[in-house]
Amino acid sequence: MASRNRRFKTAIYEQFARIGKAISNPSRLELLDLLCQGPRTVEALAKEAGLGLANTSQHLKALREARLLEAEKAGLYVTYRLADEQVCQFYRSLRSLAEARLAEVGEITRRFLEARQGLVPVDREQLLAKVRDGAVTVLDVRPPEEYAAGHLPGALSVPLKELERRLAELPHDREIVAYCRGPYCVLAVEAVEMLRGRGYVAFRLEDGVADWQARGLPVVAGEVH
Amino acid sequence: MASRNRRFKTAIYEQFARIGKAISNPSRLELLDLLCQGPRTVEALAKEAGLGLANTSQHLKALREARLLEAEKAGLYVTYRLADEQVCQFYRSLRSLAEARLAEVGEITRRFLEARQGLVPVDREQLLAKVRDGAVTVLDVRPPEEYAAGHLPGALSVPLKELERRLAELPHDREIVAYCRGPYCVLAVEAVEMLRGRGYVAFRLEDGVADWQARGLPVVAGEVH
DNA sequence: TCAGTACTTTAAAATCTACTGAAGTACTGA
DNA sequence: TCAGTACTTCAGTAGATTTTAAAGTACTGA
Repeated sequence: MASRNRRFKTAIYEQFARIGKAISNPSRLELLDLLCQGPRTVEALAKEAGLGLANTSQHLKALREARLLEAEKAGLYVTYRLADEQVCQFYRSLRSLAEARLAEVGEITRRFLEARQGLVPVDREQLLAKVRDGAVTVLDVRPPEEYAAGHLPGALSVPLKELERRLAELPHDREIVAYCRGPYCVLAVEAVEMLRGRGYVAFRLEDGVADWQARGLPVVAGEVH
Repeated sequence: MASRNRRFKTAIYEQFARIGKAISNPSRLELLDLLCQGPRTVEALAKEAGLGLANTSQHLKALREARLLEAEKAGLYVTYRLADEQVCQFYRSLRSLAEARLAEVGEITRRFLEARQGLVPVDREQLLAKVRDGAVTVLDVRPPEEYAAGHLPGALSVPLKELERRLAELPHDREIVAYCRGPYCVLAVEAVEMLRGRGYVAFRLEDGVADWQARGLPVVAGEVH
């Protein structure tokens, strides 16, 4: 009887550990983070995460076997996506636990930003208020597919790669707020550095779309206008 | 420049993976679950989880290195506890993701309860309403230390081991609701089986104290009255 | 039908993990 | 001071994981 209880518990915790194992590897976490932005093909994920193709495929398989992802084949391409919105929520709760408990996370981030001539974070609430009021030009510097999958209302899609040659579109007399995938994505950091170099008053919003949404704020989907 | 970005991302995801690795093992998850009920010594944890002492100590060390636990030495005993309330929340969100995504969890639970002559779950809301209204006798069948660390208001502490010889304390003319550590703890299952065998009308509340608390409902701490 | 593309699978090496028993440490009470 | 207790650390082994290159599969368009 006691041993039947033990078998039950062991079986249950083994199931829970399937999810734990899935998120126990840095590369898989990066893939999960990317997929929180929207669906992607294997190649796109591999390139973005700096991994080999075979390796990426195997990590995606592991995530799919933990039921965190779903895959869909269309022609030559296999598109992976989160199996459920709850997966992104869970990833965000892991991230926030790591931020709260692991001093190293803050330390690494601080050092990285310092090395980039003091891109000090601005008061978040104040920035968010400006964004909400439309008092600033909001730039989504992610690739266009991610913008299409969901973006902040009123945000302009200017992927980092195009920013330099599309500077003319940006008014010089308004502050600019750039955002990307979240606090550990560097696209907005680079955008702000570049804009400041050109004389703009530019800030970085640390939140990504998923964070914005998690705060219960509106998110718009659709192509570039 | 691009390689500095890569190093930053790698370093960050490695940190996140520390937490993932900590929860990637069934035994560590069971220990975490137990510690959600309150602080424990190494021996108590080893015994409850059915692990060797050296093994338990090493798992606890791993959890502590991921900053999920804290340890305090008092005399001969080392008491481990959650480093933060957020750790329990995170564990609960892992559990709920596993329940939502892994059909096996429901399947294993269903089979286990079926084998125990159909301890079918009762409508949860209805049960919770009765508990809140005090229309039933509520039994906390966990060990007394866990009751002391926090219990449902109005609950009687009757550890499973004492239940048989303390039956006289239970009114025959009222329904009884027993709870323990949560949906995958078997103490309440055994209590209800026993009570039904003695002619009581008894039900099992799947929620544990942490779940109750997570619903924003009151929890009381303190010794047995 | 055939070359080319996107992806998956296999195989093998290097590295990590989990568990056990034995030894070691730190504290208590006699 | 000494035996005993609670816990940690060490060493060794069995097994799992991660990564790479190479082979295999499934689809497209010519």
